[in-house]
Amino acid sequence: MSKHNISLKDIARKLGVSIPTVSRALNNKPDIGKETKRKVIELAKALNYEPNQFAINFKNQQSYIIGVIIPKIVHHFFSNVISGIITEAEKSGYSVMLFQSNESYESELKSTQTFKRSMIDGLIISLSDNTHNVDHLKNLQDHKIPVVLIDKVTDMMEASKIVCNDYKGAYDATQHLISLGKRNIAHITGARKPTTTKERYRGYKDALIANGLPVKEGLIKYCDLISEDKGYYEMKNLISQDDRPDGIFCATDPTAIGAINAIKDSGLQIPKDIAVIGFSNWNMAYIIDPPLSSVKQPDYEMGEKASALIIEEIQNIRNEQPITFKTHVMETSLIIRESTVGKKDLNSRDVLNYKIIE
Amino acid sequence: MSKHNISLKDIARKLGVSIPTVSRALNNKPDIGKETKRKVIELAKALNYEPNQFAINFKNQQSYIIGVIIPKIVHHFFSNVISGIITEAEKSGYSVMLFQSNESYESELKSTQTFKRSMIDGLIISLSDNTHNVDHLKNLQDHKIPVVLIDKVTDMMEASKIVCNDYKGAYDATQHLISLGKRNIAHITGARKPTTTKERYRGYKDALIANGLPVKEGLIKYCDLISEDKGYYEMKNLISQDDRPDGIFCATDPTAIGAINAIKDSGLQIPKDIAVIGFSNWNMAYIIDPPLSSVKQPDYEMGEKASALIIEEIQNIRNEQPITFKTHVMETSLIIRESTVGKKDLNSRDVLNYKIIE
DNA sequence: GTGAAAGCGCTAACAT
DNA sequence: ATGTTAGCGCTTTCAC
Repeated sequence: MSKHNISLKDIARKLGVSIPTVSRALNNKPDIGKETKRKVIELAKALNYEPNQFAINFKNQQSYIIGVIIPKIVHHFFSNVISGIITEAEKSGYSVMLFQSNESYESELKSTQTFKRSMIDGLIISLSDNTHNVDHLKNLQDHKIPVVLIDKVTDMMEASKIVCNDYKGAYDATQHLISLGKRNIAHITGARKPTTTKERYRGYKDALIANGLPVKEGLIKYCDLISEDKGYYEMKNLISQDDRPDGIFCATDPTAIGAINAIKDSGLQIPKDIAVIGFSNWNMAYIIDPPLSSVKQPDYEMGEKASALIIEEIQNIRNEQPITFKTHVMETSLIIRESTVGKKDLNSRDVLNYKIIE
Repeated sequence: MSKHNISLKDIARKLGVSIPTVSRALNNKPDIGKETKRKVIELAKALNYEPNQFAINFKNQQSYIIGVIIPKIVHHFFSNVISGIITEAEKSGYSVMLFQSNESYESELKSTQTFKRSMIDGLIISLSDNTHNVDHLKNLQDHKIPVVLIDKVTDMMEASKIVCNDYKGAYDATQHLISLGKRNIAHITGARKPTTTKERYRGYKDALIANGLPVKEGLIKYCDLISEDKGYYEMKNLISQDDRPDGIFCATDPTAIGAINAIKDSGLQIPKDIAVIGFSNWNMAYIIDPPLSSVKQPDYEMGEKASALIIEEIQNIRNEQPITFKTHVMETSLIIRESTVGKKDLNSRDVLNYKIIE
């Protein structure tokens, strides 16, 4: 309708004052006459004045935008992380720009470039499984754009990191199976590269060792692709082995669900013959029959924390304060359902029945 | 490391030429000496020059950012929509800024304000269930920021809209049950407000009518809250009624899953006694036992389309072209699993076994 | 308390 | 083919 958005200049002209005066009035600066201020504010409101943010961002060289790169949005863990990031960012007036790498290094790289166009103030990133080089991230740091790593982190660069205690989560899950009397516990891992996978594997192994149980190579299966199919397949293999396991800890819920189906199809009982526990507590975990015990990650909270951290670093940089990198390790909790303890140890049947052990 | 990012001015000075000359050289403009151009480009590369996007955006009054507001990120349908939006936007060099309304009108309103700070070029929005007023969106349009509505749309404003054919999807689902010989088909709806819910309800009703079946109020249950618990509860009610249904069409998968559990707990057979079909084909649909038949929405494609449309409108506005509003209706497909046809009509047991009917 | 002037980095129009 | 000028909208500095 109006030809152009109205600017300070318009207000100044109509009021017969100068542009800086209008600016001062509208920004609660000192050195402004009470009456002038009133008139300016009044007219601004009447004209529906809105400051041109392009100009302000340009002047401040600041966008109030946080960039986020994650491997996959359609993913229970990550969508919760994002949700936490956005909610926390909004509290401080920051907006979130989202990219997904689809586990591709090239795509991650490209996103980093595109970000430059929007001049993000900081970046939160969960590395793709195929990222073997982090120069693109160091480059951002060199340009005074702070980077916070979340979940899929790396030692190749110095930065603040948010991780959950994958090691302890895996240890607890394995210990849980052992406490139930299981002695021959198998493990299906995730993709080989990510530190998360390695930590879960380490937790599994250490729990066995701590309990004086042998670590058997034959009971450990590698699943680069995280899917029910792969879990089903590997579980079938395990069942057909001479040395059949009596319990299994899967590094992801989807593989655990595949494992459950394989066990059921083989005519074995869960958890009597083989107990199953997964990791991440996907929303499908309690849908499967029997409901799947799992390790819950503090996904949303990790996102919140990452947001708070990046904003802190952004502000420190602006104020020329030194920033110190911190690594935050957040704790998991054990969600116990029927796939490990059976119905007898839980209360009467309910759609959402489980015990939490922190 | 460097005191400041290097600018055209720096290059100009070092080369003893003027700033516009440098600009011309770097932007492939005509009217530039071949040799000068070479030297400029060379130095720019050597100095690692990167244009200041704040300045460019300021000059162009354009951000290359698309705003997206959806009710919930942690949601199978929406996370797929977002994924489609981002992928398509990236192709044209646009970035995506994401907000969630959590089904709150106030939150939606606030996001619209925050967007202004980042000066988005266009907005894609799926309305919250509680949005009863769209002045905030019309306001954007008045500021020449195009708005595209997706999935949760409204008649309160003129804009391009992307919806899926909820009516036909629901009709097909109901017809599917009827074709299986079911005659007393119940329906659990979603929240009352959204047009999507109403369309699904209408599809259900029309399918009954088209087949000469009565529409019975007693078989229709209203579920404002979409949850397994609510589905479980309403299904239990339906089962205890004198007029027990032999099939049920649920407007959402979570309620359908609750319904399945209720039927199983009542000792009835699925699909023999009661067949169940849901809507949206959540990832949990094939996990439940028996696997749930459902109506698949073209979620990712809807996102892609929305992105393409908003970019088209953004560009039309820039070029002072008139924009015409279009409504795109995208078709659903029927995913048939055991909850309606039983095992006999599907191939041998597989984790992911279903038939698709487009 | 207010105005004049300058500048953020870039590009477009005009002049040479 | 290159330089000069001007301006996008805002804020900051310095005079008065």
